[in-house]
Amino acid sequence: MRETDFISGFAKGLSVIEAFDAGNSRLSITDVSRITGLERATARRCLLTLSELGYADYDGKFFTLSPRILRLGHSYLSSTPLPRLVQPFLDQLSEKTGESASASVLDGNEIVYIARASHKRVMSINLNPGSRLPAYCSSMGRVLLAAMPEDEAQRILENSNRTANTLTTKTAIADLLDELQRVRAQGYAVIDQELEIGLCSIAIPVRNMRGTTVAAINVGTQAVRVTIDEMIERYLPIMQSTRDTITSLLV
Amino acid sequence: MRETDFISGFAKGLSVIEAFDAGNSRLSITDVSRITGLERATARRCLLTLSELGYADYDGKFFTLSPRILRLGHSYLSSTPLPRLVQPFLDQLSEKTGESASASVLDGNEIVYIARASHKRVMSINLNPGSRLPAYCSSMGRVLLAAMPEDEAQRILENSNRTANTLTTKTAIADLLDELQRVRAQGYAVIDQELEIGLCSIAIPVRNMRGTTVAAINVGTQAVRVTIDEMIERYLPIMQSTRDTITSLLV
DNA sequence: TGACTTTTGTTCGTATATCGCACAACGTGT
DNA sequence: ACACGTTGTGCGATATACGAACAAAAGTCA
Repeated sequence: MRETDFISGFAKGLSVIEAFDAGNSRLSITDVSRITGLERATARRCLLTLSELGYADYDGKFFTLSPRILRLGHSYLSSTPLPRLVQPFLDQLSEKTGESASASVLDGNEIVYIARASHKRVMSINLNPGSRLPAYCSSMGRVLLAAMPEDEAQRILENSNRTANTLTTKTAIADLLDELQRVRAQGYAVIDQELEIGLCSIAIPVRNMRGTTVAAINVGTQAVRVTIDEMIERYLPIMQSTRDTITSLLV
Repeated sequence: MRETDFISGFAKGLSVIEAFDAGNSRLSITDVSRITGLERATARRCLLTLSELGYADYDGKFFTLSPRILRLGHSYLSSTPLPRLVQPFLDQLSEKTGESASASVLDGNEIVYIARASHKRVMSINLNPGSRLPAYCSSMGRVLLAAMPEDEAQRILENSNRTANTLTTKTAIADLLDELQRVRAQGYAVIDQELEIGLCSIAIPVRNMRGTTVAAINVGTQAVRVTIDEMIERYLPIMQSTRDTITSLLV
């Protein structure tokens, strides 16, 4: 790609949108300039553009994102076939297991939920399509990392901020690589309260007909309700049969 | 705003993202140029920029959005206090009523879901935060339209593509304005299979302490399970009490 | 309160990057 | 080989970004 094929104004604008997050809902021009590293004048122009287009609101002092921004993320969910394809199967899976079922793909160090059938709230945080979790300590993350070349997976693990969320969280690269090896061999990943105390989940890869892993699906539950072994015994076969149906629909 | 405070390259880039939707997941440069009305050279630069930043993938012929795009919409959901604030109350509401509960705001002619506790699939389409429905034929849409000045609501109704989804769908402006009047008077809106056959819902406005309507919440169910009157009798009081709690938390 | 400092927002001229057009190159199917 | 549709490129005209200077608030302290 040539230098001139890159629209830096567009890139800067996108970085301004991403400047808004959990702790930053109301931002002044200076705030945005600090967060993004853009010149104040440039940040201001990006913000005014967003506001002019209805993607942001401006009260003369602070900017906030407006719900119109959701169109952008929704472009992905509605245009990509996979989320729409897997949703009904997740509904079935959730129905049959009596637990929450989800599908996700990898984006950098994180898994991104692309569809979900939530049965009952089991986690402290709420998960929806678009939600993100670190890959290294989630069952679907392990499955997706296991599906890629080992050196690439290792690079991602090294770039991850590997926090020990609980006492059982694996954080050492060597341990995680071992675990990936195991996941590859057995064809599924199990997380036993590594992300949050009381939370267990099991995930398997979804491959297309060519054998490329395109997503992961999982079933999550509360540790008190079922043991890991029961989870493998009861849920894994149902998940695999669901997965096979999905695969048969993927080119 | 001055002419020079508007970054047209940014605006064009955003329109390129929105070009991707349900029927358009894999787009060539020419496709995007046709859909957006941009010059081919410009569309190409926008797409290459998206791809360079990891927001899109390019196979040399077609562009597809990548899950990274979801960060943009998620900026809104995670940064805006309202969605995070209402979620636990929707969970409670869903628990108490045994039905799905949602919250939404208005964006143009459409309502946008900002949070949802889905109990069991009742609709043919799947709803998530970010999902959109036409305002004129949804219970939350009616409530939100009723909360605004009548002439503005009328303008929105006139700009809406008012399709008769079912035999009971109100589509005439006069009927809809009458209905808004009723909603204003009684403080809630009821939809009896106007959006989809077999689907009923009831919605009420959520106001902040200053009395401004900031969102709507609803409970939706299958028509066979409960009559409209039962819905009003059983769900409305619970919804109102939930709403009052939410209001007390809003500045 | 009032003078001073610090921070924030806005404006402006200029260097530079982007736009849109016209043309070239490529690929595909007849 | 030809016509057609699509993608890539060079160039002049134009719009944008930068940095600094200016204006306006917002603190700060006696």
